[in-house]
Parts: sequence; C-alpha cells; structure tokens
Amino acid sequence: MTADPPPDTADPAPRRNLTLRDVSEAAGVSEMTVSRVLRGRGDVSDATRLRVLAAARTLGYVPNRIAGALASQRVNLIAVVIPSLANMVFPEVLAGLSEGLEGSGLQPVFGVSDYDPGREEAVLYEMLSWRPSGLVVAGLEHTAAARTMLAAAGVPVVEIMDVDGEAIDSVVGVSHRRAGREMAGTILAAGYRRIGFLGSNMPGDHRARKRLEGFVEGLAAGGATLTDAEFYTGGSSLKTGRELTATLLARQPDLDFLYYANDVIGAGGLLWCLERGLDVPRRLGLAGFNGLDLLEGLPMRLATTDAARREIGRAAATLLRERRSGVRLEMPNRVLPGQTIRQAPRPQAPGPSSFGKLSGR
Amino acid sequence: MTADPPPDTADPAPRRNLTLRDVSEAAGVSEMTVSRVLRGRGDVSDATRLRVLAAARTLGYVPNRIAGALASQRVNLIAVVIPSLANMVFPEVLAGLSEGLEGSGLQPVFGVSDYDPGREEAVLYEMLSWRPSGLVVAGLEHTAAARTMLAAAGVPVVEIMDVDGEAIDSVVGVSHRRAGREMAGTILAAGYRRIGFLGSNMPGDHRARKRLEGFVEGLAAGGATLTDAEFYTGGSSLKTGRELTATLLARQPDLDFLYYANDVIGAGGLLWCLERGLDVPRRLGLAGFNGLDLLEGLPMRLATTDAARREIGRAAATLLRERRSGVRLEMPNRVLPGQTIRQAPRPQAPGPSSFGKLSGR
DNA sequence: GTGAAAGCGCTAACAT
DNA sequence: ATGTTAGCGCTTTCAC
Repeated sequence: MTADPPPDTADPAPRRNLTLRDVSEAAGVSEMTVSRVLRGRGDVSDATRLRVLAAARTLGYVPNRIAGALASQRVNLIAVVIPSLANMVFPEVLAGLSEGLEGSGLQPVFGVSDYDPGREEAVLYEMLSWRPSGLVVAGLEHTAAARTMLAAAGVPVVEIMDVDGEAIDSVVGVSHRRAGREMAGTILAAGYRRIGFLGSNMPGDHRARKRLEGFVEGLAAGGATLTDAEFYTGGSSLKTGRELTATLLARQPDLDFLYYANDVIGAGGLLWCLERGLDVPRRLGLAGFNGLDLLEGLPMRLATTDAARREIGRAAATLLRERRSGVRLEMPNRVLPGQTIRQAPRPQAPGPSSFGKLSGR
Repeated sequence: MTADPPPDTADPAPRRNLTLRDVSEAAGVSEMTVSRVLRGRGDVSDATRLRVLAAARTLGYVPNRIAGALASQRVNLIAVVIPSLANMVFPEVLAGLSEGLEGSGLQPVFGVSDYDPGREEAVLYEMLSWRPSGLVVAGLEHTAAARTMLAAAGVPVVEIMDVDGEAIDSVVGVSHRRAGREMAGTILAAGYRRIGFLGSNMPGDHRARKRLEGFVEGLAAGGATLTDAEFYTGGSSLKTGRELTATLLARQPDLDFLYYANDVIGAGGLLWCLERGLDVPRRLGLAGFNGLDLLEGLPMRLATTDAARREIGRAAATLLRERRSGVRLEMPNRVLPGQTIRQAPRPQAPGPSSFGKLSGR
C-alpha cells in the first residue's frame, strides 16, 4: 500500500505482451471489470471506467482477440474470397461490402484465389479455421470439398456476382447469361448482323463463359449467329484489347460488331478502332461489360452492361449483418448503350429511360 | 428440483463445431496424437497417421486456429494496411507481397485506411489485436498512437512505398522526392520551360506531395520554376485527367509541359491532348508517375517513373519471412521517357540505358 | 510413438 | 457495480 513501486525497473526488452491482468493491477480492479470497460458492456461506474481507460492507455494495452474469440465463441470477421484484385471489378465489390459492413462491428478479411478452384479451396479452409461470422465467395462454381466446407460452416454464406447456378446458401448477383442475351438483342435491334466476340478463355472465368453462352442464345433467338470469336489468356489490359481486335478484324474484315468480354479490352479495342479511323458506330459497333469508370474518359462512350458491382457488395453486407440465410437476390443488369451502338435503323422506341440511367452513373 | 424438464432430447440442429476430441474419438487415439498428425509434427506411425487423416476427412474437421494460436502464441498472419484498393498501385504491391510470402506459411491479411490517418490507426489496432507475426503499412506518416502501437508490437514492421522520412522499423520503397527531382531534370534537359503540375491535394497523400516538392526543387536546380498547377480532390480517373488538363490549359495556354501526379490522370490528359490535335511531344510534353500497365494500350506511350511496386511487395515479404528488423531498402525508381517527352534539343547523351530498360517493362 | 496435465488470455454465468 | 469460477480448443511439456 505504502511504497509499492513496481520493481520491474529497467525491463531489458523481450517484452511479454500485456494482458488484462496488467491493466487490472494498474487500475486496482478485477480483470473482469477491465474487460467490461474495454468492451463497453455491463454497468461500470464512471470513476472506475475512467481509471481503467487511463491505465489501459498508459500501458498501451491492446486486447488479445484470440483469447477473446476463444472464450466468447464469437469472431467479428467476415471472410471474403475473390478471384483477383487486378481486375477492377473486385475492388469495387469490396468497397461496397466494406461500406455495407460499416458500423456493424464486422470486419471483412480478404483472400484471393487467382481464378484457381484449388487455391480457392485452400484459402477457404484457411479462413474457416478462424471461424468467421460469415463468408462471401465469388461465383457459384467451387470444388466439391469447398462446397461441403461452406455448407458445413454453420454461418451465413453469400455467393456473389453471379446468380446462374445452384447456391449453397444465399446468392447476390446478376445473371450473366441474361446480360449476354440482352446485349445480343440490343445489337440485333440496331441492325448489326456480322458479329464477333472477343474474350478470355480462362477455364476459371465462369461468368465470362455464361455471358458468351447467353449472347449466342440471344443471337439465335434473333435468327443470327456468332460470325467469329477470338480468345486470349491472362489478364485483361488495353493492350490485349488492341491485339485481339487487330487479329480478329484481320481475319474477318467485314464484321460489323465486336462484343468484348469486359470493358478493359473493349476500351483497348475502341482506341484501336478510332486510331484506324474506323467508322464507329456506323460501320462497326462495339460493346463491353461491367460499366467501369474507365469508360468515362475515353474519346467515345463504349456501350456496356452495368454489373451493379457496388450494389452487390452492399447487399451481401446487409445479408451478413442480418444473419440471413437462403436468400436469392438477382440485381438488374442494365444495358448502357453509350455511343458505340448506332441507333436502331427502324424508328422503334429508342428507350429514353436507358439514356436517363446512363447519366446516373 | 425433481421435475426440472429441459429434456434436451432431439437436438434440432445448432451443430456444434467439430473439435480435436471428435477426431480423436473417431480415430481411437489421443487428442495429442491427432494434433501431431494434423500439424505434421513429431513422430507418428504411418498406421496411426492414416487412421487420423481418414477420420478427420470423413468428419470434415477444420482445425480451430483461434485455440491453436492462443495455445502456441504463434499466428501465421501478416497484417497489411494500405490506403486504397481503387488505386491500382496497391493491388500490385499486394500481389508482390503475396508472391513473396508463398510457401512461407505466412498469410497476408489486408485492411484499407482510405487515406485517413484515424482510420489507419483503427485498422491497425484491430489487426494488432489478432497478434500477427508481422505488419506492413503504407507510408511513413501515421498518428502518434499508431506509431507507438507499431513500435510496441514486438514483431517486424515494414513501412512500404516511400523512404523519405523516419521509419519505425524497416522501410522498403522509392524516394518520391527524388522521383520528382529526376523528372524535373529530364524535362528541363529536353528543353521544356513553361511547366505545369496536375495532381490531387488530398491531405493524406504524402507521396504525391513529396513528388511535387522534389519536382519543384528539381526545377529550381535547373533555374526554372513551376508555372502553374491544378489540383483535384477524390479518386483518380481518366475523366479527372481530362478535366484538369482542360482547366489548366485554358488558364495557361502557353504551357509546354504537364507533369501529372499519376499515370491515370496523365493518361486522361494525354487522350484529351491528342483529341484536340495538340502536338505532343513537340509543342507540349507530358509525364505521369507509376509505370502502370494501362500506359501500354494508349495511342502514345506516356512518359512516367516506374515505382517498382511489385518489387517493393516482394522485398517486404522477404524481410518478414526472415524476421528482419531495422532494414532500409530504397529501390531505384527509373524514369521511362516514353514518347511524350521530345528528344533533348542539344545532342547530349540521350540515356540509351533508359530506353533499354523501357523495353524491359 | 503416444499420452496426461497444465495453461494460453479472455469472457459467460453466476455470485455478491 | 464488481468479483469469482470455470472453461473456450488447442499446444507445450514432460512422462512413459
């Protein structure tokens, strides 16, 4: 009581991490009270609270959540597994998710699968071992083991981006098949007939595949077929878009429309076409997919389909906050006609509402 | 007392998570043996190992790392805090980091600060509460509390991207001040004299600020000054680059060089200039910063400085794997002259090595 | 090669 | 409003 100077003078260095007990001793209250103060739970007198907070701050105490999580059987983490960060689409979804989780006490933690199902499985296993409160995973295609793990996780699982397939639990996304079909309809309505597709043939990119399938269906429904297609492997870049375009047009000079698997290669293709003085959109129409911001800065506005990325992230966040399961949420994916699809030759309702929405982005 | 009927018959579902004990019972060995098998430690007979693995797989057991980490006082996580995912620079650093960590057993976990020091502090606190084995944080500027936390973390801390300032522990990056100076030198050597700067004035973007400072120093060293500058707030986009350029050139039509704070707005500016038929690089020179892939797809190759993003990530990974502390690693940042800086008017050594390196990207 | 005991740092549940 | 007790599920350490 009298002279109790902590004799720990000149502690050399290998500083053990501080524990609740240290704060408890410094503040002169039980560990339990410290715990309560630090979590803002239960009734604690103002005097005690202030004493505890002061002690904690002075010592530089950082709670050990590992112990806390083990004791409480609760973890404030949401595990998120996406295929890639290089593709701007995913950071935007993550932004929506983070926004949506704000204030919930839940923290997103990200893992990257590189479009590899095996890696995805490994990353999921790793994340599940931390017993998160929820899972977000891109797409509906996973290894059997991954599906089993997810189904058995005992917490809400949200599959995002795509709704074409069977969900494990909840799913929030757009229909890529429908997006492809609708773009085909738009293109045919504008009078284009010799149509080419440019995209990746990465085996793991199921959404691009479904878009192409839907596109071909849509063409068929309008009595048309895909004239030709050109594929690449690896990441998407403006440069890739240019090269693909050059290759495809060299082979098929009389194509009158190019449908790109995404906006980035579409933008590259657009730049290439404009440089060569091709008459876009009259002689040659173009369209991409995603509705990226990038398109706003190009010389001409590329037609695209908005994939509602941010909204998907937010919706997933809402499901997780509310601990909902088994929800299916298909977001509308709107065709943004931009300036690279000519007006329909016949005077049919040109869809002024679409243009209205365009300005909204 | 007698009739106290919580007859927990027919447990409906709230499936308790599996534990080592479950596997232990299924395999007929002690929990300890199961633990050894699952971690691949110690000597276990093949027969036992196989039995344990089979049991674990059949049950779908996923180890609880929370308990494991608490017991072993070791966590295989590397906490990484970056300002933004929207800025392509950071995903590339993360990619380098992930690559570098591969096979080490260490797992990066990402947090985003949105260029807000307060948020950075909060995210760091959150991550430190999981007791990671290492920290990676962008930049050298942090709140006092954050610096204290990092210094007290007791694990290696690597500050990345920037080396201009005082490090807490290790630092890996480029000198943005030097990058600015060198670009100024390059521009002056090419004979440009009426020079404008375009960039963000976001208070949290210290690297952009240092680049500008170095740039002004470099101009001064060459007897020149900055003629004018134009700033924006918010994210970088092609569109922003266009608008900034239009504004600045409207105010200062006789500028002969525009130095952009980054490649994205630089690319927007370049497109704008080319559309208006400005004579780039003779009448007007342009340069950005970062060395993004994006530049490869533009009609003309924008001059820039390579910021060695991926290499920074890999180097940070190496330091963390080796548990090194107190290392300072300044990566060389190379000016890539591209096609938007004209050749020097006087025949002075045009730096063929630079061009050689250019092809290397 | 395998097992038993102790405890990591915290919180739930129940005192008081 | 504050304290006490008993674990959370695993790994460390030491026995056998």
